[in-house]
Amino acid sequence: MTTPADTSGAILEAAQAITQTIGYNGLSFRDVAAAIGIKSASVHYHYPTKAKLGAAIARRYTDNLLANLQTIDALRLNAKDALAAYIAGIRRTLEQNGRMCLCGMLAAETDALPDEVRAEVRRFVEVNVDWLARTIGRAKDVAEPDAAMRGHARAMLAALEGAMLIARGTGDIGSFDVMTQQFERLGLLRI
Amino acid sequence: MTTPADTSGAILEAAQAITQTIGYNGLSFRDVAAAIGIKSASVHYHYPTKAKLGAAIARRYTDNLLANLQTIDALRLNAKDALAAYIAGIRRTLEQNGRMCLCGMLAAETDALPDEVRAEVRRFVEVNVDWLARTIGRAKDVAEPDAAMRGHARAMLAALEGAMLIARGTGDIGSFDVMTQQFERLGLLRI
DNA sequence: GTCTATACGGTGATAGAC
DNA sequence: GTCTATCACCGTATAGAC
Repeated sequence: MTTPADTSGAILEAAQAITQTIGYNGLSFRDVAAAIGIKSASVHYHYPTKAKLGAAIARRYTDNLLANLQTIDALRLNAKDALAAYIAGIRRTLEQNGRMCLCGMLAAETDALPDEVRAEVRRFVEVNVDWLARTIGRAKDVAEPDAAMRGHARAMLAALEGAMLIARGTGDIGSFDVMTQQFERLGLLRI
Repeated sequence: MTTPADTSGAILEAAQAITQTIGYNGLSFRDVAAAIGIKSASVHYHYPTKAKLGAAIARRYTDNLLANLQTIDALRLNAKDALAAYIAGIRRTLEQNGRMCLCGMLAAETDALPDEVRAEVRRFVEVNVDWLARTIGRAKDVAEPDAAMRGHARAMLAALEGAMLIARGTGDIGSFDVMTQQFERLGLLRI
């Protein structure tokens, strides 16, 4: 949430906010420039093409997530509390500014994305599934999660992305919590 | 899957296909026209504005869903089999052409939609939740589903939309089945 | 109903001055 | 690094001929 001093950072911040709300197709150099008080030619100086800009925001998004996951791991919580912290992070994204998960948005638009950006979406999913599967494994005292745990992890991620989608799509952000509580009650988020 | 003889129908069919793959922001009069071999001015004759066109495809999509649900109900299946038929319908959408659920796509783009279209997205969610909640109620032999059943229904819909999103976003359509089987195993889809 | 023609703004991208 | 100016194109939308 700190304001970046450097222009490249400010560009990424603005471009990410736009993409999370209006999508990659709705992202424009002019709007990004206007948001931070420069001209679109200057944005092109830092990110020559839209594909590079899109890939850059997605890469940074996943890198930030990795940092957050490492922070959670460093707290040495039990698996259940670690999962709760993970979900709290997602809820923050949604509730603070009514934003969709960046990569959930990009996933919807997958057919409209340059390969560069699509690859970053896949990386995001991988990072989430890896961490969730390891956390599920931790709850069962196994070092290496098996295929079933990875399947469980993928289903968890899908359900949480879907809850964001429906919450935003119905204009009822608060229903995200109701849905995650349902997931919990039904055992999907129980590990 | 029948080819519509009338132009209005052909327009809706083409516009829907484009929106399900590239999104509302990626939908253009020119592309719709080109897909069915007419000019964009002719599309405007049938649907004067993009907002009207978008609302029309979403309304028709939900109407078609309602018809399908009535067909399922007419089969007098038990609740569990009815739910299986419902999920099979979703899988068909995804697997036949790699398309996202139309209203799931629109839900992601909600901030870019005209009010007219957004209202149709909400109606789609309502129709799904109503039917799912009634089906859950049927499994428990209650006439009117309560708030908890509606919550369960909403969570189901969210999870299925999320599974479509992740399956498409990772370029692995087949993983939709794996995820729904996980949902089933974990009890989310068990009624 | 469908066409041609056109208006007018938005879009990604580049050249070149400062 | 940032700007102005410019480009070619695509977008929605309309007027009017057939």
